[in-house]
Amino acid sequence: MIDDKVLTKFSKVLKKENLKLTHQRQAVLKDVMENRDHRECDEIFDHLKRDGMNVSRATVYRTIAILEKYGFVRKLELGDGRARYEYKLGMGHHDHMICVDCGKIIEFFNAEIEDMQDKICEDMNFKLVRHIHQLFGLCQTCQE
Amino acid sequence: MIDDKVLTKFSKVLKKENLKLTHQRQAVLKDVMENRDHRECDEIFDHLKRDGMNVSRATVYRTIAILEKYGFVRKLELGDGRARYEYKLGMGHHDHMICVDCGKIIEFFNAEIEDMQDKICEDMNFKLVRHIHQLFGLCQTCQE
DNA sequence: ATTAATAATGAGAACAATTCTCAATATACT
DNA sequence: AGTATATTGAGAATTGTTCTCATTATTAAT
Repeated sequence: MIDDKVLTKFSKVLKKENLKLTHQRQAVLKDVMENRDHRECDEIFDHLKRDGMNVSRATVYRTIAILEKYGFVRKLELGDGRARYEYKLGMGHHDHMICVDCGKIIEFFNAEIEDMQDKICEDMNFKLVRHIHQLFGLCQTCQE
Repeated sequence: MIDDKVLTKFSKVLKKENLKLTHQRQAVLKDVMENRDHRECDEIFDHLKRDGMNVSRATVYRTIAILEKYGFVRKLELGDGRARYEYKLGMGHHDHMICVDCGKIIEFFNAEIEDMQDKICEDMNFKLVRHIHQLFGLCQTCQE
């Protein structure tokens, strides 16, 4: 079920970095590809274990770090001390709304805001590398 | 040197919550007022100790939590696992640019972005409570 | 296919920021 | 001043994450 193109890209990345293509690394990649939500490392770990995969927490953390470095996943920090990861390859850029009541994460994208952001940085001679834009509040359901 | 209005407001808040106005709590408030940058609890703690104040790390954390809850300070999470705090009372709202090289924090504000944000939330029937907008990149100095 | 070189793994220890515990102390009503 | 009650400090506990290191798997060369 794992996309061949992605797997090929992953093995290239690993080769370039002198890393080996192990079962565990493939399993983590497969899991984040097939599970397109915003999960913590521990959730990924639990999911793999439940599927009978032989893997350790440490390996999940180590693999996720590689996947993040090479743009396969994006890391989300929501301020609760636990990092979430979402699959990113080929996905359009977006930011997040987070319901403070139920924890639901909604994605949004607004080109004008992105443009303004770039302009602000340009004006201040700041070379933008990445940004975080998170809106915390109550989702429709939780307002009732 | 502590502003009487702020101290009065603080004691009202404490009274309302059945909390007591202790030397330690006043010292923490005084320190964040007189030091208008973005500091970690441990920096505040060290600063107070260096000034000869008798205070514990735990009390600094506890007091900062009260100050945050009542809007005296704002908490910043920059993704490195350590929370920063900035004095907030009477300050205009702003967001942050963070230099990934030297760590410098620059404040910015853009009314149009704020408006768009509100509009997006309105359109999606999301009741906005607070937001984080952080731009990570290289400041002017670090580009040279 | 074997082998040899090298990297990866798992289990649990280590770590760092933060929170908690609880006996001793300070604060604030009366 | 006295009493009830909240606060404090010191260090233990907690939590997400990273590290250690002996054992195992992968890779490249033979």
